[in-house]
Amino acid sequence: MFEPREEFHRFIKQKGLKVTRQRDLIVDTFFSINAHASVEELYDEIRKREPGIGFATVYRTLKLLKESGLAREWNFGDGHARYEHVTDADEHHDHLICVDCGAIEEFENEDIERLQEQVAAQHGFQLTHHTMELYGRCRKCSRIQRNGR
Amino acid sequence: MFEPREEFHRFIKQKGLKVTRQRDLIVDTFFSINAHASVEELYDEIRKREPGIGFATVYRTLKLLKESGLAREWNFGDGHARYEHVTDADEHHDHLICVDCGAIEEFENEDIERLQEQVAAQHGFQLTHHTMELYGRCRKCSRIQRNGR
DNA sequence: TAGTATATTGATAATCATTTTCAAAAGATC
DNA sequence: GATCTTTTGAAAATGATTATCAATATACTA
Repeated sequence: MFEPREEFHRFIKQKGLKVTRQRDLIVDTFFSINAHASVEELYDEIRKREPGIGFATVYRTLKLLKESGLAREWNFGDGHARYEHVTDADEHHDHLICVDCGAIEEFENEDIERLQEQVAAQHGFQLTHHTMELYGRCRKCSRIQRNGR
Repeated sequence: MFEPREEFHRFIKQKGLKVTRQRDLIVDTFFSINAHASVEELYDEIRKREPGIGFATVYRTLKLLKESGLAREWNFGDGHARYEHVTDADEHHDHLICVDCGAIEEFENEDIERLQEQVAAQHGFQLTHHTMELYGRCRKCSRIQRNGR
């Protein structure tokens, strides 16, 4: 089983930093909510559990989560960074994003990855990473649109 | 031949707006410099030609260029929007970006596009658009790295 | 081509997400 | 428990972009 809080403690101690009540709360909350939450969404949920927490602390802890490899940051163009849980160091995936409801789905496609490597090679690039976001209307929102609702 | 300034005038008039010296200068400069300039880069070049121009005017004109379809805005994750020339309404391409020198190259790949449609369909999405950025080291920067320079 | 209505400009203030600062409080080590 | 750091929360700062506003320029009309 994957224990984010323990992994985080390992990281924190290895860096000579301190385990705090606030950090634990933020990490626990982060992993308990939707995998692509914005800072605001995360902050709101955290305040429900403990109203006194400052948002600077949330930003600071998210930075540590990124550094530790437990979170990955994405920007899908709405000006709000979103953070995703990383539970397996090797996993890689891209995103489908609904332009109506904002739903985010993940996908992996080996063939596309291969073609991307090919394109890069043709241009003399050595790839380090990539982003691919497919925007459109999700199943639910297409249905609603079709039914005129 | 493609005449950006004329196209822009058509757009401006059709919207009941006014042709101005500043707008002309901005449009001309935009099309005379590199195809993925940031606002700052564009603004610097404009000020060389006419120092008095305010950056608000540059932002405003870029918005009009977008609306008119003559420019496309991209965000490659460095917090500076970049603007690309659109000279053909139908063209579509994605980007290769050098993580060392920032060089940006464009590419098109039909096979990837097809697979993206396929992925979307599998997830019940009707695609509207997408972004794909391949980050890596360009030919020149790979060479420099290999040679230890 | 002057008169007038309206849009535009440049300077500056405002936004908005995120970061930094700093004094008070808390965690770790002995 | 004493002490040395680190952390926290509040508030100010930042950096890119947008809005405000009074002065000016453009376009239309006569």
